[in-house]
Formats: sequence, structure tokens, C-alpha cells
Amino acid sequence: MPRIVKHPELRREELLNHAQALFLTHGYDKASLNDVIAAAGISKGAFYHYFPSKEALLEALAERFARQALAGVQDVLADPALDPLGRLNALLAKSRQAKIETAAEAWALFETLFRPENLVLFHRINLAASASFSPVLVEIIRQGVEDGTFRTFDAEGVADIVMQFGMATHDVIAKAFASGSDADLEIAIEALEKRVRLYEIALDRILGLPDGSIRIGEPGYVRAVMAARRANPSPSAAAASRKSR
Amino acid sequence: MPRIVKHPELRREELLNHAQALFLTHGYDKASLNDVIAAAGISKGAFYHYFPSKEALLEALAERFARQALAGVQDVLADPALDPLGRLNALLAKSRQAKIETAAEAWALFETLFRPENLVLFHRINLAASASFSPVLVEIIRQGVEDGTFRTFDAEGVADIVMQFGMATHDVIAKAFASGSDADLEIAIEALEKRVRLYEIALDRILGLPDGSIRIGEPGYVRAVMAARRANPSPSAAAASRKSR
DNA sequence: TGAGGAATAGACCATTGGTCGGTATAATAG
DNA sequence: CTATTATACCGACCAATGGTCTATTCCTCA
Repeated sequence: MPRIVKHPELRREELLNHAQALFLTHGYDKASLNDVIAAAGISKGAFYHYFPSKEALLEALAERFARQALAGVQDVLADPALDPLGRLNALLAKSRQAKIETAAEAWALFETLFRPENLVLFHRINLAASASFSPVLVEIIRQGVEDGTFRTFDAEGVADIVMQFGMATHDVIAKAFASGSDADLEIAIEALEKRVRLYEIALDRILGLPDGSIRIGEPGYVRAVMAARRANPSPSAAAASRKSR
Repeated sequence: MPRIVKHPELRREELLNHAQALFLTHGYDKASLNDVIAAAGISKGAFYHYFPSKEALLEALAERFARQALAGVQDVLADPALDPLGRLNALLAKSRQAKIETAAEAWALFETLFRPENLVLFHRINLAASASFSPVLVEIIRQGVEDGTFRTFDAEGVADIVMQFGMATHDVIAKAFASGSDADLEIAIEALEKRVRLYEIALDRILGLPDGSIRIGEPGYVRAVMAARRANPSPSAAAASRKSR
């Protein structure tokens, strides 16, 4: 086999890309290392030059996810015009929006992300994301408590709850995307909107705010995005769903 | 090898017991099928006579866990003297108590249950438990809404939140047990108590109850149980921690 | 008693994550 | 422009894993 040398950073990035595609479509356990290196077009030796184990590859992938997610909300965090409530709302709305758009972008991908075989990958991503986001949330809540907007005795605890809600939303979204018929989809979207409304009110009350203060994205936004995507599915999603084993 | 025939039900139960011990101590992935059948003293053929796969064994184990858990709260569910709030409180208290006592009973076991390698097992148990408990919770909440005790527009959603809180508590308990020094333990217990207080108030507010209505077990209970166990560790826990690989 | 199914044994298999000795290429020094 | 070293890469090899298969023994019941 001809020996192909690439810039290490590029090679590493490629490896992560192929691993991501395979892990997401087949699950971390089912996607074998040989699959990954075959897709990336490298040898065993080359792989183990970059990562000490398959596990480490997963870890690196999760970290990259988390890094990207955090980068996506950096503007909200930096905006000096926002007060704590506004910042929290903007953060929630943005992460929800990102979630839905990612889902719409990679439809078939998301359909599988929540299947049991993807539990490990999913959990690792969430772990990494939590590690990144928790301090940020805590800081926002602390500030809100300080200036009297929020009323709670446990900022870390509330931050955890917020992230729990975020993760749970994932599940509901997954159900929406997993639904077969359009009628099912409609029901699932309805359930998602209802759940989000519940989370909004729950957060309002946990933070001691008047009902309606927390607003996680526009109602109806999900339906609009998904309807648009259904009508005009992305090519990547179609490709992913085609290559079944 | 001499051929030993046992009553199928007994054999199955034995298999589950040995699998449980091995999965909990070493994790689902790391505990190999050969380990399990060696511990159970049977052959490959015998194993596959009972379970179609290692996965199925895990599934059966999770189901047994969930069944036992549900059986443990049956009296609370059946008690006609309890109103919805009382029933919910009793349920929460009991499940918390069971959690802590299980943890104390199988100390070393719990220390490992929340390690990453046990994620799969843990998730399966929770999945099965959720499936059992969710309808029960929904029913209690519905009744509470009906008689005016609770105020919420989404009983299923609130039930989900309650179970999310339960699962999150797991994590905090795990941290408590994972702590090395006694000082660390003290801090972790403090954090646990704080978190439980937060969940209580959060549930109060989500359900539209006056603060202090929901009471998940006695404060200080955790510390008492754990102190007692630390002083007098159970033999099974000691054995489990001894047999490292 | 004997036939047939349930229960058990263990050799065997493909695949998996991981190791290892070696080779080509890039970077650096002389 | 070499010589040397470090890095990137290759692929044969390995033990262990989950799973299959055939053969045997045991129990049941007609």
C-alpha cells in the first residue's frame, strides 16, 4: 500500500470526522476500529499513533462537540447589554435553536443518535458539554441572584437542573424525529412544545421569577423548521440513511 | 466435566445473580461472558440455552431490578389512607431510603456503579425502572390535580421531572460514596442534602404547592446511615472491593 | 421402556481492540 | 548537500470476546 503522509492536524481531524460519521450511524460499540481506519484510509499503526485507544477517540470526539457548542454561544456570553435573565433566555433559546437546526440538518443522523447503541457516545458528549456549560450557567445565575432578579439558594443545583432539562429535551426531540408518519410527527412536535412550556414555567418558579419570564425559543419555531426540512431534506441526511449495513 | 442439571428457574436466577455481581463490580463491558459462565459454573451452551445474547442477559437483569423496586413500594401505592401529596411524599421518601440503604449495603458495589464503565447497566436499569414507575407517578399526579392539591397542566411532564430528579440524586449519592477521605465524604453528604432540599422546593413550586410540602426523607438520615456503615462495613462490600483484577 | 425434548458440555469460529517491529518521509543539524 | 533523528505510517500478529454448532446426558411422560 502506498504510504500517504498528511499534516498531523489534518489527519487527526479527518479521523475524528470519519469516527463521528460511523459512531453516529452505527453506534460506538458497533462501529469497529477497523471500520474507522478503513473509512479514514489509514493503517492500525497510524491510528494508534494518534489515539491510545478507541475510548480515547470517543473522548476526543466528545470534547470537540462540546468545544463547538460552547463556541456557538460565545456572543451571548460576551454581550454586555444583557442582564442575567436576558442572558439566560438568550442562552436557552440559542442552544435550543442549535439543537433543532442540527437535528434538521442531519435528520437521519439524529434519528439514530438516541438509539440505545448510541448511549455511550451521547453520554460522553453530554458529559463534556456539561463540563463546559455548567460554570457559565452558574455564573449567570449567581449574577442574577446578586442583583435580585433570581431567588435561589443553590446556583449549582439550579444550573444542573437547567442542563437536565436540556438533556431531556433531546429525548423529546428524538421522539419527534423518530416518528414515522406525518401524523405521528405532528403529535410529537405538539408534545415537544408542551414539554418546553413546562420547563419554562418550572424554571420560572425554581428561580423565583414571575411565570412567563423564561422563554426558551419561539413557540411554533420547531414546526416551521421541521416542515421546511421535510419538504427539502438535506443531501447528507439522505446519504446517511441510505448506507445501512 | 460432570454434568449438573438444575431446575431451569433456579439456574436462571443463579445466572442473573452472578451476572449482577460481575456487572456491578467490573462493569457490563469488562465483565466477559466467560467470566459469567465460569462464576455460574456452567458451559457456553447452557448459557445460550437461557439467554440469546449477553445483551439479553443485561436486559433481564434490568427488568428484575425494576420489578423488585416496584414491589418495594407496593404498600405505599395500595395504602387507601394516603392523599395524593402524602402518597407522593411516601413514594419519594421510600425510594430515596431504598437507594441509600442499597448503597450502604453494597458500598464497594455502589462505588463502581456510577463509574463510566457501568453506564450501560445503569441506563438499562433506569429505563426499566422508568417504564414501571412513570405510569404510577402520572396517576398520583393526576389524582392530585383532580382534587385540587396539585396545580399543573402536564402530569406526564412533571412525572418525568420527578424521575429526572431521582436519577440526578443517584449521581450525587455516587459522588458521596466515591469520596476518599472522611472530610470529602462530609462535604459530599452536605452537597447531597442541599441538592435534595433544592429538589423538594423545585417540586413544590412546579406542582403549585406551598414551600415545604414535598419532603423527600428526613434531613440527616443519609449521614446517620453512612456513618453506621462506615463504622461497620458489610462483608459483601469488603469482599467486592478485595477482588480487584 | 423408550422416545423425544430440554438441559448441558465444550470445541470451534470470525471479529475485535490492541501490540509490535519495521519502513518511509519530513525536519534538523553538520 | 548529506547525515541523523524524530515523526508519521504500515500491516502482520495476538489474545480475548461474543456467539455458533454438534454431540451428549438427563428428565418426562406416554
